[in-house]
Amino acid sequence: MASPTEENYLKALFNLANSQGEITLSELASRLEVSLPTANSMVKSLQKSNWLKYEKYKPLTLTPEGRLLATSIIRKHRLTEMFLVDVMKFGWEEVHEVAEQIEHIHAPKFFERMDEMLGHPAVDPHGSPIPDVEGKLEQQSYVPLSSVPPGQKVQLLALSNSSAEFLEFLNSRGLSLGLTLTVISTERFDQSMVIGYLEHPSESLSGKVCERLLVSGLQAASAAS
Amino acid sequence: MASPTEENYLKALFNLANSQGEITLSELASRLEVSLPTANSMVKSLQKSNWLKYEKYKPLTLTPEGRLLATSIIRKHRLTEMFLVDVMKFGWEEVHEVAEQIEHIHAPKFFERMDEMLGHPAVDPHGSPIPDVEGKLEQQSYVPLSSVPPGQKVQLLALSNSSAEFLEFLNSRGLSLGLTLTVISTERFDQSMVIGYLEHPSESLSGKVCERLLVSGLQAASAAS
DNA sequence: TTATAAAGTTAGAATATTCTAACAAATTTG
DNA sequence: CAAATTTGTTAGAATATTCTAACTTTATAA
Repeated sequence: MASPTEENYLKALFNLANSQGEITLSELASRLEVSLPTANSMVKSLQKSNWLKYEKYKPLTLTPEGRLLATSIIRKHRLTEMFLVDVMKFGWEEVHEVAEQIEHIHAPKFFERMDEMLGHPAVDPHGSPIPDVEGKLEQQSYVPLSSVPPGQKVQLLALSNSSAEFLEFLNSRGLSLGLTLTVISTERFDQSMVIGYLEHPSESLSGKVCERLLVSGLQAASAAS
Repeated sequence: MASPTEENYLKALFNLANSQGEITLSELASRLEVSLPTANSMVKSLQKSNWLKYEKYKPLTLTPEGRLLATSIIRKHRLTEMFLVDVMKFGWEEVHEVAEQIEHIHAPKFFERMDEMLGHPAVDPHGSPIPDVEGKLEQQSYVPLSSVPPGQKVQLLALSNSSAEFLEFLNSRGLSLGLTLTVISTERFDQSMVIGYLEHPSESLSGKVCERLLVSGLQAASAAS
């Protein structure tokens, strides 16, 4: 059985594989904030448990077993976040730290019960998809708000970054998932945008913020020329 | 900050102190199912953290800090059990294992929220008192059903043993906390008792079972002669 | 009250997770 | 392509938690 430490390595490995494709040791080490030798020795031991394929100086690949274990941790994490928000009335900016601990609890029924109580949610409070028990993860096709041209209406559906600071910023602007946003204008100079929603007819959001707001991507082809 | 292992030692130490008074190393070791040298070295390290007073060959004593830490773990454990039963609809025989893990989660708000959702319960699903945040524990004055004379009506309020097997046995007899039990007769031969309650006008329970059923102790003085 | 038993201690070792220092391989770049 | 940089590896050590074996102290009891 995997230790919490090993589970964290597998989770990091899975997330890196999903965003980078190839996983290098140094990416893994910096993601987990451990030294290279530490990551190196852990990688060797993960290989021994058949969760990881590894050859000297080669990129890392999760085995199917490793991937399933990783997604099961991510499933527990995201179900927990949803449970904390929906059932226990936590704010979406408060749940990450707790979920980071609870994801390592070994109690299938505990998480099944959460899932039932929540009505089998598809996404967590930040819009990230919850893997199913087989490890399948709904691929989302959202686009960053920053890529939406003026005049369009889109729905805010997920975030590409869910740090507490960012979430608190969104709270302060009354922004939450599900909102319909109207792009009023884009500032070519600094990529900031003016956005309208609810009681906010014209809120100015920096380029950095707009990149992290993922919205329904209904405008299919936009990269033609 | 205490590791889960240290927290388990403190919990065991607290429980032993409560039932035995004096705590010896070997009691601690056997309670935790570790070897004497293991307990010995851990005791030394708990002392370094000022949770325990320890002198060679002398009995062990928790410091006030150690006691507070121990009760905070027990509080988290019992709140969790109550939460699992009341909110998440687990059976009382299923909650111990999960609570044993969740008690080590560091997230004050998580447990405060449980406490609020449960309406600040005084006891866990097995009738054991939940310590308050200052570490105070309501002393209960229950008596074992085995000490109740025939003819009396008492209320089943707690259990002195909460193993899953015992709880499943109680389930099979329709016994649960809060029930009013009438002692119909006592068998001098084997200490078994015939008890009436609800739809069970005369259920025979072994001496072993009756010892573990704690009931309201309204008959003040019974050890006069 | 000495001998036996029980309880406690020390020493030494194993595993897991981490580190720094030193070195080697691979990649980038002028 | 050769030098510089980045990346990866090995060696050796530290801490936490556990063990067995050997020994000592304390308690029990004939």
